[in-house]
Amino acid sequence: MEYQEAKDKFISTWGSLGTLWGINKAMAQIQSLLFISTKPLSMEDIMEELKISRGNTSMNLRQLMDWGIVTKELIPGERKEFFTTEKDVQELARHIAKERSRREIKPVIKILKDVSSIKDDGTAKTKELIKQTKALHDLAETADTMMNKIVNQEQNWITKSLLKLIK
Amino acid sequence: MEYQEAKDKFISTWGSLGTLWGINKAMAQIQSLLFISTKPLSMEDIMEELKISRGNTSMNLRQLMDWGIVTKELIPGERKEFFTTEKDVQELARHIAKERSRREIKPVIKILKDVSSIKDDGTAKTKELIKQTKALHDLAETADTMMNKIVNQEQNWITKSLLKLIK
DNA sequence: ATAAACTTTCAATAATTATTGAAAGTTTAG
DNA sequence: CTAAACTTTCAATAATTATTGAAAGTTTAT
Repeated sequence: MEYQEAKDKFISTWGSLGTLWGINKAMAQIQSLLFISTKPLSMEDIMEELKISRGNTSMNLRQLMDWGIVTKELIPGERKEFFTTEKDVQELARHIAKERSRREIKPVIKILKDVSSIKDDGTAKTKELIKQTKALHDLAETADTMMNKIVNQEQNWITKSLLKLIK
Repeated sequence: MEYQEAKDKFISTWGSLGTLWGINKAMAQIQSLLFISTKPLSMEDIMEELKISRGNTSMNLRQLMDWGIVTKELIPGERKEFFTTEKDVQELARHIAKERSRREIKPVIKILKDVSSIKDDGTAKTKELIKQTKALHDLAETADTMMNKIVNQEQNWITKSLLKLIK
């Protein structure tokens, strides 16, 4: 496999994987492109490489900046803006996990808590609803906490021993 | 909040969360409905409750069975088929994690491995591609392994001590 | 101040994905 | 065997989501 083929494969794979971590195709592809680029890229560069429109590029770059994984880079002497992505995978994972937790998981946990807190009127169906949503609430909260803790930790002793334990 | 409202809220929330674990709305809603039901439901029951067509119900039930989280239940004396979902949240999480790993994460890891194994021709861009996809590969593999280990474990001493450590 | 260089916005459109419903298929009771 | 009861399939359609491109907006150099 040659460079160009490998690059295209990486970008399209990572792009389609985007849905797995909750972002759309173009967004994921822009991030991939920046991730393997050796230098900051301009909007023009990105449009050109991915064959997408200016508007699409602009909107998706903004979203990536909202997620905190892409930043503007000012290049002295250049009029236009250049972009880079977080290059460290640990840091990248941290940002993504944090955003997903905040945007999607936490709100769901809140609703599960509300639903599982309804008044028990003694009927079987109410008891079942309470029991099951409570179980789901506890699971979601544990999973969310674990994910954040694991991903937020620098590679300190806790993480290292964790990895040893379960790998 | 009354039973009916709580129930509707749960089903629609869990339904829209479906995308987070990679399944579509109808599929997630059917699963939710079964999850809080005190008895197995027929296709008719599900159509009625969720106001969706027979075809849609049939297809999504099949997918849920493919995922291993819904099973057919034969009720003596009844002609039609009844359905139940896995009621234990741990077991549910196990099934979902296993399927997602198999269907989406493992194939991506494979591609990352391939891409990161291309021949180093000495150019900066090739070196960067190899370095970054390798880092991503290692991260994805670690995350996948951790997820599966955590979720597959019964609540044994390892899991318990893990939870104590990081909670 | 103004014009060129660049970015953002957003209504229109395209592409994708989900849903329907009726015909075809299957199973079971008599 | 065959008719009723039920399930599955799939082409048509609806709903949703992504993308375009051109007009409006902004910034900077002179």
